[in-house]
Amino acid sequence: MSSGPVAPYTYTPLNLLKNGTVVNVCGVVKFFKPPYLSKGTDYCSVVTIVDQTNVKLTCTLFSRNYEDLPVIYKVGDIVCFRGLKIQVYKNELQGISHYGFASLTFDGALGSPAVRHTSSKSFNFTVLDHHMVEALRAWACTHVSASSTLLQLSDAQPMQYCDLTCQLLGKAQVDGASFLLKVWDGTMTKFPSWRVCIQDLAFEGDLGHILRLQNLVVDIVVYDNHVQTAKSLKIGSFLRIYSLHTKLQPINSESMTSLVRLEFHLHGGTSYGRGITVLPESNSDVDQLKRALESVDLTTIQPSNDTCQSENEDHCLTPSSSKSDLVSLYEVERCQQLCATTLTDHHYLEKTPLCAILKEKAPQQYRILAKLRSYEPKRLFQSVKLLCPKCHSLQEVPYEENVDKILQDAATKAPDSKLQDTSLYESEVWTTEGQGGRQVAVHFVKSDGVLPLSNECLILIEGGRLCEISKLSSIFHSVIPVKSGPEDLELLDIAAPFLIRGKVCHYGCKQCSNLKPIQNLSTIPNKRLWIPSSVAAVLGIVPLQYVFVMTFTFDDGTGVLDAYLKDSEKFFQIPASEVLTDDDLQRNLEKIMNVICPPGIKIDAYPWLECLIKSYNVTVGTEQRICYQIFDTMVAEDII
DNA sequence: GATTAGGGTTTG
Repeated sequence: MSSGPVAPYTYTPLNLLKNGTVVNVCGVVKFFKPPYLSKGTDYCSVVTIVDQTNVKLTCTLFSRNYEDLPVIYKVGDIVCFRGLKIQVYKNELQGISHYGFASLTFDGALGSPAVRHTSSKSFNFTVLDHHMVEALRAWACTHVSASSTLLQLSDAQPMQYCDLTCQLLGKAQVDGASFLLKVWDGTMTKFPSWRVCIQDLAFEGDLGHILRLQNLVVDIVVYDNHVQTAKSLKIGSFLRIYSLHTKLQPINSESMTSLVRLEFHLHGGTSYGRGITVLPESNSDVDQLKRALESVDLTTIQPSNDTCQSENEDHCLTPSSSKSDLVSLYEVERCQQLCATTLTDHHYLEKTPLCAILKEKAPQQYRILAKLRSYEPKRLFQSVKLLCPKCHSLQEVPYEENVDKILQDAATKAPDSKLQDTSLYESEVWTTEGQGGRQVAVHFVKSDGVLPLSNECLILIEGGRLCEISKLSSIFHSVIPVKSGPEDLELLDIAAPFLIRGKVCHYGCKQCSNLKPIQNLSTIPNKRLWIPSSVAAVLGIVPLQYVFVMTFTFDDGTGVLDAYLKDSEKFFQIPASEVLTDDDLQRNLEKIMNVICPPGIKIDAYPWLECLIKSYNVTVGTEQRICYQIFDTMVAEDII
């Protein structure tokens, strides 16, 4: 092969490249730097590709025009280059754009349209190109791992570099070397994110809209060479920001309190492909992003106090001040007075250092000021248990599959027609199709002899599966699974829920319950409320309570002490009964834990927690131990 | 017409 013009439409495999030749190549993108303005006259892009020969080639591409460089959206895209000169640099072959260079790029996903997503004007697409792309796609799906750095804000962890796909909502030049972008992707970060002060800055964007979106909006500061790019971005456009740095920053104050904020920086330079590209509306990831943005329900966003916008001037620092002043301190005044937790009682107690508590006998009550060094379990949903208030036994929340098994077993027996339509309820019976003639009976409980509205109506169900009961519980006030007994309807096994209200299953204690006839429901005075505890009482059930059970390891510098948290909703202000079936509540819980025990930073920067703990004696075998439990304490409103 | 950058994280 000689240098000079190449025969059209032939591609050289990457293992057969020769120094000094000009070739056409095709490959899967392993790495790329989105086009940026070089220090010379041209735009530059660096792209590393690999093909079926498993040989990699790094290409340095220049063009006077931004559009003539390959516009690659992610690692795994497929590119075809024509007019690429091969030369040696640092003892390795490299590609460099030659006169007449042209490129074509494709989405790398198997089965995605064969239509190119970008190309140089001069690139003439042929059948051969199409075959090359299909072959590379097929090879890549088993040989090239997809980009792992693409993520959503809700998955952002501190101290990582990631590629973010988002929509631009606002922008402002901070100073000559830094520029603020306000963006969102429809998800919420698991850490409170920082707020750059925009007071005195020329801000472009709809602040009202941004305020309404609250903490779905994050601030990104881009530096140096990226300022120029940022200036040219249009509000509303869809962006991909590459190698965005997330950093958890402790916000320290003179007082005992410190909190953290998640910062987003796009540092200067182009290392690791740092840069910003505007994604076209036709991009499939934009399509997905748009759907996510449209489905955001603004009514479910928690109101936050941690925004620092122009209307909130007291908390803003001037942009002319240096370094951390860029960050508006989070409710500075309040932080200086408050801990991340507050006491709900016993304010008269003096604080006791942990070292002193560890020397004393139980039982006692203490007020402590300490940091949360660590906690268990780390997987927060594992902290939810069922507690019997009478015998104090703890048990796991039953798995849905096991509950469904009990219901299925009960459904093998047909409803007894003698037990239908009583003074307590009206009944309807259905026979399911294709399920061995399973019969489902629903008994609608009357209130003062008449049927109430469905959302006020308690129903008893025989023969229903869990999925059916779930549907009914979203329509009716509450559902009680029952079976036909010899004389009356009866509750199922005590391992099954005795009442389902909304998404929450209520269970009874095996040891302490003593089941009574269903007809006792008629003795409940107010048949519109159907409070689970009232229903339980007339049916002879001791209801189990949903509780968070966690071990907190406290450290106040004088000692380390493990204390149990056993709490249904007071501490986190999140009902333990609902957290398992509510993603938003789970996210809130995770966020609170990330604030009171922030990962990835030193304990010095953790916030202080003020807690009440009580000590008690426990005998394990022959050994006497002292345990500690948290009480009358809740996380501060600021961080909920 | 040569140069740019030549992958491998800022220190805000």
